[in-house]
Amino acid sequence: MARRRQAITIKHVAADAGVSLQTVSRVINNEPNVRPAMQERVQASIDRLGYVPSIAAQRMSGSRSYLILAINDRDRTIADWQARQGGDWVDQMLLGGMLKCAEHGYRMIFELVDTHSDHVERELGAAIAALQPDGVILTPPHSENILITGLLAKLKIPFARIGSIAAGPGIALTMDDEGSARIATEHLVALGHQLIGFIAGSDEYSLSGWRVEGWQKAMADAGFAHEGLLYRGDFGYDSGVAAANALLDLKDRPTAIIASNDQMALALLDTATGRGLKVPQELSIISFDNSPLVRFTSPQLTAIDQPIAATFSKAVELLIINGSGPEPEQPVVIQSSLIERGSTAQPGGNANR
Amino acid sequence: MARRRQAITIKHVAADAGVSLQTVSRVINNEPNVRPAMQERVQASIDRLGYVPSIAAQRMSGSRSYLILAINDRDRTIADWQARQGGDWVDQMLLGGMLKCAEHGYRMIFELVDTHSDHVERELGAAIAALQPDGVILTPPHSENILITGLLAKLKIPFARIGSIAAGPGIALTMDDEGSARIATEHLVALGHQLIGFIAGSDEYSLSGWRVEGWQKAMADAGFAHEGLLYRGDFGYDSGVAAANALLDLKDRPTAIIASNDQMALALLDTATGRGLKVPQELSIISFDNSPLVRFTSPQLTAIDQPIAATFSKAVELLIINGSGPEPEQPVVIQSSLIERGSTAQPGGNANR
DNA sequence: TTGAAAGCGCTAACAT
DNA sequence: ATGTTAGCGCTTTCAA
Repeated sequence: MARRRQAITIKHVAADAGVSLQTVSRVINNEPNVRPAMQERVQASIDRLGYVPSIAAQRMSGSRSYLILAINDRDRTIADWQARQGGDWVDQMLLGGMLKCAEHGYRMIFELVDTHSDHVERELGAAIAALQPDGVILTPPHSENILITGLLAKLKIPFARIGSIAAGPGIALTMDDEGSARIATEHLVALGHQLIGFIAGSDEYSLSGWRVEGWQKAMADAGFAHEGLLYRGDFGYDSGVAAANALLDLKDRPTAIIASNDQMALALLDTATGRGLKVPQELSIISFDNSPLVRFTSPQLTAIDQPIAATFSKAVELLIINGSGPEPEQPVVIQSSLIERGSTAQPGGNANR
Repeated sequence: MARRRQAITIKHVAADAGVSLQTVSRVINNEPNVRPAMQERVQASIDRLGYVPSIAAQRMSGSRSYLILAINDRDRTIADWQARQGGDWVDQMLLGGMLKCAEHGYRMIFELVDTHSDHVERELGAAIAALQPDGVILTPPHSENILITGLLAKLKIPFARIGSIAAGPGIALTMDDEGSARIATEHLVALGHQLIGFIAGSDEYSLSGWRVEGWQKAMADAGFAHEGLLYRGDFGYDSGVAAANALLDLKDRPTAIIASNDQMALALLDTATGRGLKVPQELSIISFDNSPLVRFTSPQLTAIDQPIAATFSKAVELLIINGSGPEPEQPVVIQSSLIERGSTAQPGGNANR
């Protein structure tokens, strides 16, 4: 490996501008106590020489690393990538996170960490020791893993927990899971549905529970029973099929079903169609996530859009702006929305769109 | 920002093991001239303390950064992410690149760089100065941008050019575009098609041209004319519709059409279906990319699978193993394959699957 | 085979 | 408002 040195360093700039290193450093970091004339002269040298500070050196000298680390569960992420099933969670997180980082001169680094491993701490610790990020963004199920949040708190690294509302260290952010399920349910109620089934996601994610609660409360508010209308899947297609069959086998078959993610909604659609049920005429479906695949089904699925990009954008912003300052007391809620498409209609009736 | 120092440094390890810093360094880097007993003792301390070297410090002292930088065209990538159309190029590149990096103790950093900007060099130069990667992976259209390849060569940073076969600095890798188009064409010929149309991609990518050549040569080899059967799109849906209409309006309408990517194939399918043509009975379609969406169309699309993950994996491997050693003389070819699904059949005949 | 010294590029702390 | 000094954690000389 060729020993490669920085081409243009702060020394070159200092020499070129005829000032001390420190002054250049002050200009780079927009620090006070630099006269405008001086600042201009140094900036001119910087521009002329095309100087860019080395983040390694910056980090070394005890300043920031300008790195935000976003971590996902390894197994699940790799499985999703390999399955190529049309989900775009990672893309949306990069979209929201990278762009916001860039606005602030930061970079976002994406890493995979194994949740189930007994050495999560070692694995995450290694990433942190190696990269020394200024902030970390956790996604489910990491965001509720005490080994992880505890380590981060101990290391005093600011971090965001996406999909978590628990109190404790770190900035909690949610996409309003309970409210979203409520909105979906209310939409169906407004269409005239009374028997509204629900396919829940894996217990490993507490957002699964929040979605169930939103549905249950909305049902209760509308004066309908929800007992016996809940089946649990694991976010995978097969579990969706099982849940769909269970719900469609009920003596009082639901006229509408909400699925906790797109894969299970797709499974539901396939299962219903396979049984000869017409969607949405005989069964309305609302899905969660709004990943690309929902626009390729027939009919296209009405879905709760999970604002993943907006949530990461917000997380980055809070991490950078707020730094290691006081964390928000309450979870930050990013509003989601219902996207109406062709899979919802009045019970036994016409498509509503 | 709290001044955060490395928790465990090489000093702690040295003290713990009762040796010099240098000896610890030698162990970390697997250098020779360390007695097994010594190596074991030091390794024991490392493990016990949970020591992980800081890449910032490693980079500072002139060694590697253990970072591989992969860059994509900014505008196109963001547009794809926002459109949420079911492509998974980025996911596949992360899958192949990140996992291979991890195998070697490296990390892959993904960045967006604007091709069309007049300051590509500044933008890329900044990323390189800031991160000091040990290698860079270029994707189209960056991989053929002389401003970029020239800069990298000048900086003596090893780099890979994906989707490029030109001679010159950097390791060239392709997914066998010409061969893939040939395979697709031959598959249709074998089914009995003679009038096989082709929808090309944007001229900005030379792989568009290679695909056209593969089709033309295969047609010539089979003894069929290709004149008048070629229309050019820009890889977008709308351009696919235009090309599809042009081809389907021909007096001698093709019985099969190959589209240079999934979006255009989808446009073709929609257009054909809209005209009342039955796919595959009246029109066979083969698509390029094999992104998730091809399994959500009806019928599912027969497609050339682009081995994106495998290509990135190979690029990373060559970059890390080979380092700044001699580059391969010939472009590295990663074999692609035809995935048969429901959109191809004998002309006027039955589905072949 | 091991250790000591010097320095990478930058910033914090302390002058001036 | 600007400059000087010391040191971050590591690796590369060079010495023993």
